[in-house]
This record gives sequence, C-alpha cells and structure tokens, in this order.
Amino acid sequence: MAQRFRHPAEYYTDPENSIGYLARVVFRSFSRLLERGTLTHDVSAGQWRFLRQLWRQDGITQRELSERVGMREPTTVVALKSLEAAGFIRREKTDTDKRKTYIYLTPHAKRLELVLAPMNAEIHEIATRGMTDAEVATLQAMLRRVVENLADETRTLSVLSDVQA
Amino acid sequence: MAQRFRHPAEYYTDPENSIGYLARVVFRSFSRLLERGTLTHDVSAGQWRFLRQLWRQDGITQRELSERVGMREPTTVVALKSLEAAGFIRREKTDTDKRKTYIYLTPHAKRLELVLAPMNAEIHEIATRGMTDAEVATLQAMLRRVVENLADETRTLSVLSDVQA
DNA sequence: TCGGAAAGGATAGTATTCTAAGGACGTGAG
DNA sequence: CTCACGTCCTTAGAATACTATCCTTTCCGA
Repeated sequence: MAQRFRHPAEYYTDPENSIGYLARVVFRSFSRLLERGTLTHDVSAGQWRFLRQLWRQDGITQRELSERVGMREPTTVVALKSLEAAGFIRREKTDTDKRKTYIYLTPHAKRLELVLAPMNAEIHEIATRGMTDAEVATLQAMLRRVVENLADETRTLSVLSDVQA
Repeated sequence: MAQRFRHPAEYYTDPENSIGYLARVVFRSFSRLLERGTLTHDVSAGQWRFLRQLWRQDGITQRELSERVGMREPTTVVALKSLEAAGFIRREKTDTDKRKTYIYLTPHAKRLELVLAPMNAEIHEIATRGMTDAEVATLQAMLRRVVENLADETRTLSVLSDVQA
C-alpha cells in the first residue's frame, strides 16, 4: 500500500495547482465570453452547446444528443424545451419506435450556424493568445487524456457498485 | 481586418477540439469523483471548495473568500449558510468595521482537513495517470495561461462597457 | 462637518444542472 | 403469448451559481 503520490496533499491547497479548479475557471470564463456574443442572437451558452452538436448532425435522438453534448438526459429535456420554445428545433416521432424522439433544427437555427459558430473560434483565439500552435495542440491532447483517465475511473466505480447491487 | 485564425470555425464543431468543452468535462468529472469521497463526511463538492480556502486561512471576510474561491458573493452567502448550518464555520463581527463579517472554521471542520484534503490529491493521481511530472506541470502552466488570457479579455470588455455607461 | 460615493453583505428571482423516480413502449426467454 | 426486463423520455425536487438590486456602514472631499 506504499502509494506514491506525485505531490503531497498540501500542494493542492493552492487552487492554482489544482487542475479541477483551473478547469472550472477556464470553463466558466469561456462560457461567459461566448454568451456575450450569442446573447445578441437570443442564444444562451447552454443552448449553444446543444446547437453546436445539432449543427454537426440533426435528426438524432435525445439520448444520442445527451451523450454527445455531455449532459444527463433530464438536462437535455429542459434544454430542448427552451430550444423548441425559441423556435430553434422541432421534435419528431416515428411509428417504427414510438419511444424515440428525433430532434431537427429549424431553418432559422441552421442559418445561425454561420453567425454563431465562428464565435467559438474567436474565444479560442483569445484564450490561446501568445501560445504556439504546438502548445495548443499539447494542451488539447493532455486535456483529452485527463478526460479519459477520469472516465475510466468513473466506469470502474460504476462496475463496482453494480456488482454490489 | 485580415484576422488570421489558428483554425477555421469548422474545426471547433468537434467539441473534442474545444478547450471550453474539455474544461467543462474535466471540471465536472473531477467534481463528481471528489464528491464521492467527501459525501461520506457530509461535505458536498461546493462546500469543499470553500473549506479548501478556509483551511489555508480562516478569519477572512466574505468578500475575500469569494475572490479566493472564484465565486460571486451571492453564491458565497448561500454556501456559507449551508456551512454554518452544518457546523463547519461560524461568522464573527467586530466593532472596528460593522460591515465586515469574518469567517472562522469550527474545530470539527479543521479536523476534516486531514481526511478530506488528501482526496483531492488522490483525484489528481487518477486524472494524471500515465503522464510525466513535466507533462502535468506543462498542463497546469498552460491552463493558468488560458485563465489569464480570458481574464484579461473580460477586464478589457468591462472597461469598455464602463466607458459606454 | 456633512452629503454623496464606495464597500460589505444580503435578498429576490432566474438559469442550469443534477439525482431519483416514474411511465410508456419494445423485446426476448420460456 | 406473456411478462419481466431494458430502453427512451419525462417529471419532481434539490443544489449551485448567476445578475440585479437593496440595505447598512464607512470614507472622503468640499
């Protein structure tokens, strides 16, 4: 049980050393700056996240959309309600499987991609100011690595509690 | 107006390329894993963030605490209410400045540091599994850089809107 | 010294997200 | 064929965080 830690616990008392803290600040700053732009088109940051996925591909189910956006399904339900009320999407049911709901963008929402998608690129420019392309690529790769590591752990824990159940 | 972007807007349609998205996923995964541990001591992830700062130094004002935690003041007010109700902190007023409220940890909360602070180190171990110390240091440095870049931009925008107001 | 501005904190109202639980539909083993 | 289980979506209730606004107290310049 001689677990070697990279740093002692005291090291992380400074949030500036904590990846979790830094990720939170990055996420929130990103969100807020992005929303400054999108709100002029009556799109909130939360709605934008769903639109981004739907711009890539619409006509998918809510569950599929939830996974791609990285939100739980109740969150998606609420978000889609607001998107539907705002006239950005419509839902469609089929007879082949009456459980599923397919989400489609309205023409209005499709047109918005031209205006709103570049805003994310712009925030990226600001966020990575003064960094080389290689540095940015490294940052992305390492963040993906962290995401994967944490997802692995979450899966492991889920399996364990499944077994216990 | 020949603004050169690092990548075209299409590049960011894949969230895996978006630092904002990656930061959100990292933050949430971190939070959730941490909470798995802290909840056994009746501490939520939100409360933990305030406790971490108070472990470093208590007896500070609410405003000071808000800044260190990186939350707005109304959020701090609510969080402190729950921390007070749970018996983790007490508030104190002085006569020198009747506006200020100073926050102190209870002995119970101080003891919790020994148990709860290492949990963050543990999540870090998991999150950075398979990465070298140098890589982790690079990741932290780059995240700090992004935080700073975004904060600069936010400041600039605030000044602009102050001028307009 | 006194009146307006600033500082510290609280309240109200809203948005976002989660967990837990429930309901309708589909499927497959016996 | 049927019923138990799985899938897909929804509802209910709570936690977390925000913006906008207000109250009290303090400070400072004319």
